[in-house]
Amino acid sequence: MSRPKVDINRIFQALGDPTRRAIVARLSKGPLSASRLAMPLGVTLAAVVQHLQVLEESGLVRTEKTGRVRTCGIEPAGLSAAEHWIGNLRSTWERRLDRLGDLLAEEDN
Amino acid sequence: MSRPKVDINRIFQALGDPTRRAIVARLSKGPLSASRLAMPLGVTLAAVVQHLQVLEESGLVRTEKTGRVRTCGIEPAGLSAAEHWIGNLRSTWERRLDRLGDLLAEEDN
DNA sequence: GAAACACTTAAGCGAAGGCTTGACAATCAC
DNA sequence: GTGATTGTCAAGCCTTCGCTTAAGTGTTTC
Repeated sequence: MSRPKVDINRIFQALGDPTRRAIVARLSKGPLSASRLAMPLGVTLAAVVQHLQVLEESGLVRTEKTGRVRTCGIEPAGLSAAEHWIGNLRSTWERRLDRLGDLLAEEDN
Repeated sequence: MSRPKVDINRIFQALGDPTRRAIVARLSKGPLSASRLAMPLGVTLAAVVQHLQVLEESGLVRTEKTGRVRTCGIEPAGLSAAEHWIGNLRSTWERRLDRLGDLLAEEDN
């Protein structure tokens, strides 16, 4: 299988950097090589490779090297994990609000 | 109105720190004072207050001081913003996959 | 084989981040 | 008022981060 590890801690840390979010955003539209990824970002290729390492370790991005070019793409499980973490939190919060609403309604008797 | 500003950049940066995510997670179950928030975290009250400042500036948390106690609670708009950012990305990616599927299906003639 | 290409690796730098301590303010309980 | 509680502010410390430069490695092109 070799499913990539998804690490919520690293995922949010990875998404905390604007350059890395830009990388993820561009990759969501289709896979790209590292150097193509670097072009519009205003940083060195070396910097991009460092970001890619962080993104890959977090489980947000998957890369594969064929020949001399490293192709990078989105790993959807990573985005799902982040989305779920936030979603769970929100639903907890909303459930709490509902209970509060019920309490207030009871007091209206 | 005075709706709190929601800043995607700051939101993800804020969620990148595990201590701050722990704070947000606990607040999702109900509001707490700063010192109560600090107790199980293994850090100083001063540190917690610094985290709260970051969280409030990002729009994830709202705090209010009455008397000598500062009460902190979730600002749901912040969580929504983060969730949507990720959700949009994922749907872009899935749409792309669909188009790819269509192309492959066409070639199957 | 030589040259261009697409990274990779290592070293280092400056800035930002997370934390602590310690001194200070404000409020509550008695 | 006294003392405890709750938080605020300012330094400072040490680490991590994002980035660059520079030198190397493997690939493709000619």
